[in-house]
Amino acid sequence: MSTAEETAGGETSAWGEVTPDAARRLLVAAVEAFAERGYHATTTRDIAGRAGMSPAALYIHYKTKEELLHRISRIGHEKALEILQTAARREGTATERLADAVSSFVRWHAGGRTTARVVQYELDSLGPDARAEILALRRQCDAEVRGIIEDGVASGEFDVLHVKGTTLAVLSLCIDVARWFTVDGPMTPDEVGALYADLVLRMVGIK
Amino acid sequence: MSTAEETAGGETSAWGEVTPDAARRLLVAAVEAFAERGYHATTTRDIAGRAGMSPAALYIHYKTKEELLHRISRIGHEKALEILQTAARREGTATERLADAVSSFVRWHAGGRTTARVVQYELDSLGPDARAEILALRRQCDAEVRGIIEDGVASGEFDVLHVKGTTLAVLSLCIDVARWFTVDGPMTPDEVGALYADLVLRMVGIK
DNA sequence: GCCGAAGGTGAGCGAGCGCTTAGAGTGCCC
DNA sequence: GGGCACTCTAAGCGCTCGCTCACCTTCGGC
Repeated sequence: MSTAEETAGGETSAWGEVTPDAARRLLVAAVEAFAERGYHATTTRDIAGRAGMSPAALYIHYKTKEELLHRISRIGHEKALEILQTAARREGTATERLADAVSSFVRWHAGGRTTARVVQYELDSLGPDARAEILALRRQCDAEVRGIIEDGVASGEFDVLHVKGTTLAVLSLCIDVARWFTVDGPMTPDEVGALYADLVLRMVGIK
Repeated sequence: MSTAEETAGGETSAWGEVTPDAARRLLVAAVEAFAERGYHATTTRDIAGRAGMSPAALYIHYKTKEELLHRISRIGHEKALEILQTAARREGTATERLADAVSSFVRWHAGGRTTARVVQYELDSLGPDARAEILALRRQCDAEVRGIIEDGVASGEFDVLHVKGTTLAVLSLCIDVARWFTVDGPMTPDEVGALYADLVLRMVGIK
């Protein structure tokens, strides 16, 4: 696995599956623009310009501007879910699996924060149908983390008063990394991942 | 002090200082609209309509749409800072002060989530000058929390590996409440406040 | 009872928006 | 080498945006 996704300009690693080439360039351009200015403040002319194309070219590959956001959201959420599932289903104690889940989930939000920002904060700009589809993926993410915590409680590794609320807090802590993290800051994605794994293990009252 | 700010429709408690009456109505209308749809997706016609006025009336009291966001942001951040300062400067151990700070800060983000959403998530829509002013207030919030944590470490109450990173995580956890909290959810603002105070005390390794 | 200031309206301007259309360039199959 | 599918562009349509302007109403002071 590649060790890091890059910040704006790179960060293309996750979009390899998108074809043809022009459609992928438009998608990457849209991710950068949405992350910088937000969905509603981004114009289709801006997206096309970043991809080196005329405004009309966008509509050959995507029906609407919203379809771009929808595609980005779905691919991003699928990636996030995959990260959590990989950690949740590996061998090991609940403690090890929770630490793994948090550190890799945080690394993704910090290293790929351009993508993560769009995925996590532009959800409300989707129409009802697309929004519902993405929310279903989000509930699956929630279930993966809750599962690990429940395992830890059952095995006696964790001491948690309120499983649902704690699950929410853990996910919330990880997701908010996309809001504040910057490459100019004092910490690397790996360092934030390690710190947060420690903090979360404390939150679940590991012995 | 009043126990709670209400959700959309109410939540006017904090805006008492804004005069004249029409200017306050416009400001409250703008908070609701920005929280629901975001700054860029909100039109001046929508704001004026919610306040029961014609679109032109907005420009008697505010120079631009951005000035509305600026005013809302400043008042909101001042309120947030005041909450943290009150908790940080009261009598008591670092443990008591941190628990107080977190629970009241979280209650504000949950109970007044309409306001808090705008304050915390629409910052990027401000111009450079206004943005810099708000960021200064934000750094003061950070300093208040870091101060309490440093006190706890000095007194031996807390066991923290990384003070700056932990401060960031604590604030991040509280702020993100504004993103996910809803009145239809299973928890009240008071319950979230109490749960989060407990989680944060665990994060700082209270003995 | 007249006046000026303050607060409000209806109509509408220029600009930029998302998106469409007519047609041009390019490569591939037969 | 002619036809066709695919990709892209220049031009621009219809609309809504933030904001302005000419004018109207209300009301306290004298």
